[in-house]
Amino acid sequence: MTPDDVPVVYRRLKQYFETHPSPVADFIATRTNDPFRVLVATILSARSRDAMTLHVCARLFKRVTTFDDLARMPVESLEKELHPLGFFRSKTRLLKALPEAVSRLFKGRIPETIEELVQLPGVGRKTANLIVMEAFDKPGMCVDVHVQRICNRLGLIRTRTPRETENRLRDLLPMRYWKTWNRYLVAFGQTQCLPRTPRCSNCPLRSYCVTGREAS
DNA sequence: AAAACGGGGGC
DNA sequence: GCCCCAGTTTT
Repeated sequence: MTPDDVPVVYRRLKQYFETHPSPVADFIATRTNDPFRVLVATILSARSRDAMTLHVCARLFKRVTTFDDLARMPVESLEKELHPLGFFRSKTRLLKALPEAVSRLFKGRIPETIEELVQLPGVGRKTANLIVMEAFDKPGMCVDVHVQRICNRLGLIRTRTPRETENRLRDLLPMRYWKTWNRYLVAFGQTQCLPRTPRCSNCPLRSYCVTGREAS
């Protein structure tokens, strides 16, 4: 496909999510607007299923909505809350490191730029991009494994680094579409264009796929 | 019993 | 750039 096809791809993804309610899309939507929750949810989502992350976050946010709450919460309680996610000890350690770091580096406020956000422990470019978009409504492009995979399957862009992928993806559409474009790509990769068993039979982008898969 | 669930960080 | 990290839920 060529960059000229991107508006069509965008429209098809938009239609797809209008008719296919996606837990992932809902999940992303629930993170909107509160930087603390976006940050915590994004860190917890690594290597965990989104349905479970959503469940754990819903429970956690009843008790913890600020860095002070987080700092005060006993490690054992936090580990217990995070237990269903797996990797609960490392995730607890990551969350527990945040209050001090945010306080020391940014006077307790979550910063609004990528460059500042990645200074926080446990926050890399993927997480930082997601935070600026979902919490601060600023332009970004979060490239995770799903986005990367879809780009490859569509033959959309072939880049060497995630950083380069971010820029190329943004170049394809006007800025006002970046947020939804990014959400569609992430959600599509988690519900439809799966890594091992993609649901190709009802795929709205089949005509653009270069992998030749038609199974399942 | 095996697979699925990835990003950050150290080097 | 490459490798390591780390436990659950789901099939």
